[in-house]
Amino acid sequence: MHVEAFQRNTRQRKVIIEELRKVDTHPSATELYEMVRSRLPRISLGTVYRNLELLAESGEILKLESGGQARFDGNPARHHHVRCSVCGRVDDVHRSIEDDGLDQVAKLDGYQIQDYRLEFIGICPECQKKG
Amino acid sequence: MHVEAFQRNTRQRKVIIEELRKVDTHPSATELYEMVRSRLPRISLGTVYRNLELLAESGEILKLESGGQARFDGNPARHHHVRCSVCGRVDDVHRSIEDDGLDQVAKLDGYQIQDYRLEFIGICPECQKKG
DNA sequence: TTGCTTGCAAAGGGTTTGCATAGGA
DNA sequence: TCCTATGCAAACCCTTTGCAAGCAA
Repeated sequence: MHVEAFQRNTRQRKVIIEELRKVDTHPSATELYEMVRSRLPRISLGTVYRNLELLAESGEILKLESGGQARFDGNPARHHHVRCSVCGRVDDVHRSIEDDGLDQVAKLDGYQIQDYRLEFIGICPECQKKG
Repeated sequence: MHVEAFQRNTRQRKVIIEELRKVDTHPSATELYEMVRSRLPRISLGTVYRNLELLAESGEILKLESGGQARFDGNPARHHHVRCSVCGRVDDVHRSIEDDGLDQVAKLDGYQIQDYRLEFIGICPECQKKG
């Protein structure tokens, strides 16, 4: 994948990404910090934040920003998410909307679906002009 | 619409929703605070936050939470958004995915589309059990 | 008059950042 | 050795909250 952002492979970054890929719970930075600390007790929260930012930029992980604090997903392949409006947990949705249609996807996994949010990310006309 | 959350109709709330409905720029709480202040110079930022929260809960406005700070949308009807990855502006997408398909919708409005995020909101199996 | 809502200011929580040191290449 | 990445702690920013006063009903 894209690794241009990194000039050195540090032990911290290696452990951060390993721990993130072990789970499918979409941990927050603080949660991941605790997970990593069991292997690197002297790591700092700042280092976790810095690496998560770089990893997300380079496309190795996903940063999920809806709902207050950011959560991270070790699986960068396109897939969607369901967030529980009560407890805040985030689960994966592996079906594709293109194949199954929104209605079918929405009914999956035992969730009682209330709504969905679709957001495109791109470059607006003005920013395209500016280069 | 739903107004159960409100017990009194205050001048502050009235002006907040009026100012929000005047624009389609999805202002943040602070931006909206400045807009409202031109009409109510003594309003506090806390009041703006409190009312935006209530208005979003009652369904009168939309709270957009992706990308750091929250932005607000005075149009509560279902529609989607495009966010510029360079300048951060958020525009509306009024076409429906069901009618036009993801690919067509993504090409609209002059944006150079890089990606999209789809998130469902619902109640997870565990929280359903707990009532 | 009643008690919800406001203004004010302080506190809170997540995230970012400056700086000296450590350590990868 | 050279210079990026780290650890630490302070700073930041957005948002929430406690409390006394204000005001809608």
